[in-house]
Amino acid sequence: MNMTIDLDKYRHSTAHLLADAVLQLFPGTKLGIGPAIENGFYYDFDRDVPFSDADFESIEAKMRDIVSRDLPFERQVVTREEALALFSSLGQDYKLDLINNLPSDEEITVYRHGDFVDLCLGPHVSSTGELGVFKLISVAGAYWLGDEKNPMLQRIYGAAFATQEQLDEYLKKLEEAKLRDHRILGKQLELFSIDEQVGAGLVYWHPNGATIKREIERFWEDEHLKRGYDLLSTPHIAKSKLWEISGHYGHYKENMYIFPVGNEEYVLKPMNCPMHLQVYKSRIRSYRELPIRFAELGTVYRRERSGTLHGLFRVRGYTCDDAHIFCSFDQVEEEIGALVEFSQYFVRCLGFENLQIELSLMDPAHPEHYIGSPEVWERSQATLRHVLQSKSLEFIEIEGEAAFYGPKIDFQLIDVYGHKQQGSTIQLDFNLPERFDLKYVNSSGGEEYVALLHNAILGSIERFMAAFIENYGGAFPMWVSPVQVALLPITDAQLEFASQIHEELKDSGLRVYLDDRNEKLGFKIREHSKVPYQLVIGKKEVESSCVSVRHRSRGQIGTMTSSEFKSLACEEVQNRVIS
RNA sequence: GCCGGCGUAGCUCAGAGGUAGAGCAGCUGAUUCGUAAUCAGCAGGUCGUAGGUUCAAAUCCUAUCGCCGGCUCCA
Repeated sequence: MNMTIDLDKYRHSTAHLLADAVLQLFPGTKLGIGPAIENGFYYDFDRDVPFSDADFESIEAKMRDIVSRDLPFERQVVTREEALALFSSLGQDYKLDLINNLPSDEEITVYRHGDFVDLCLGPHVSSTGELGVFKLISVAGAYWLGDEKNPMLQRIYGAAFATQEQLDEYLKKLEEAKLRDHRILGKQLELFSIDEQVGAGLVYWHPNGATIKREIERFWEDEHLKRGYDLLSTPHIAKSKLWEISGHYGHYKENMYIFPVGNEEYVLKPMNCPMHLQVYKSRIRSYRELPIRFAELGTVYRRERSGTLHGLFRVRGYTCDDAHIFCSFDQVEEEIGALVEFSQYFVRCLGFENLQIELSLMDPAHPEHYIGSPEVWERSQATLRHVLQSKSLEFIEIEGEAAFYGPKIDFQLIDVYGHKQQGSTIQLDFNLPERFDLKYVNSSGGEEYVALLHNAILGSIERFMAAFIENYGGAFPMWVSPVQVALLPITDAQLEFASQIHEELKDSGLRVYLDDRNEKLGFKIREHSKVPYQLVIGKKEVESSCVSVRHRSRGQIGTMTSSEFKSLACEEVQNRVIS
């Protein structure tokens, strides 16, 4: 028996329970759809009065009442006419809409329990008595059939599990996740702020957050230089002409910040690609130079819709870690292979082991949505697939997810909420080389179009840092920690010795904080509980010229000289240990 | 952009027509302390912003900005 399918059935049946309860309590409500989802279910309702959290109690009570009546679920096959008649008599317009959109040869089934009837494919549990482990979570707006031109319905989300323990565990996990929320930690640890006075979606990195960001960026630069990339630095604004050539002005205009300067019009860059292409184009390129690998930590600005902003995950100005590789077509496979290795290596070094790899392909039903010939697509997609297979990587293929300009490989990080977060992306581009006329001179002196690869390992440093902060719950790996070592003198009699150690450790490049406040040791330890190492300095330590080393998760490690500690700490930093 | 909820001290929140309150943080003082919260005192707010209703608005209404949960979007 497949547990996943079983649980889906359970959740879907619970959704029916919810709809039944709502109809009993609020007659006249129209039903949308109510599927099983990860961790539970939802059901969409059309009702004039908004549901409030206060309604949840009575709805849940009614649902439990239906459970206790142990009503059997009954499947019934009906003709299209019967179905239309049934739901039209019930005034369920959205169901009529669904029926009318079903393929003509589709068998139509309805499921009943008690007086409740719903258009539904099933399957369901056999009786409402089997249900009962659920909790309504939230209500939110959702467009009918996901189209913003359609009316907006009210969606009630619920959690449902096979056992009460699993439900409790899930609810507990939600609570715990709140404590790791990067927006909360960002404030507590003074990592960053977003000031409504100055603009939504614009991030201010405070000293602590800026330190983490700088360390990650240094690592990023080091690793790119090691792999034969040249680092660029390009302007933040450019005349509209550039964006007309790139095509952004036609397709992406509503997301761009555009402003007049004299008689000219400028654009704040939403992407770095055109800039990098300009550098490529600055002179004739020879096949001998290929592959050329350009990379930049470029700050870009995009006018994202107001409702989509979300902490650091979705902002309007961010650092894009952009790389572009210009190569010949027969170098593509090798370059892609290197990019896949690089991406995986990089995010693993930052503590992300759980990756989901997606290969995004064109939609074969709509070749007209894409540029480039079907043969080129076919060959490129096969190349990407072959790279992943040759590395024995598990991946899923998604048709229709490709960009219009080429197929891509995406790496999804899994965050503490279990949500996927976009990580690395590797994209083939059939569009820009032609638009920008990017060529090189081949070995026989002829001109050829260059192949263009886009690669972003982190995508957005800001977005990545949100996931990074949550992944570590604010207790960062030693090498990125804003404070790596906290010095905790027990009384002010040890201040002088502590200051000496402070200087000594600082000189070796460590980020050290001397807590010289007149507070008790326990208080200081608590305050620095996220700092990797806390050095306790009391009377005994001064007398023996030592420090008592305490690690934030391993507890007391022992007493050692400052130079012994220094080499231990520096080694951990140099090796970029991630624990 | 859309639906719903919410904006009160640096932070977390209480107050629900009668003139603003707690804890933590901060400051001052006392305490000199051995591995996750020492005690006391002081100070701190045009209640997001702008209008309106009212004798009186943090509280009711309107608009606006922002935040939260989703939807949509992410050439």
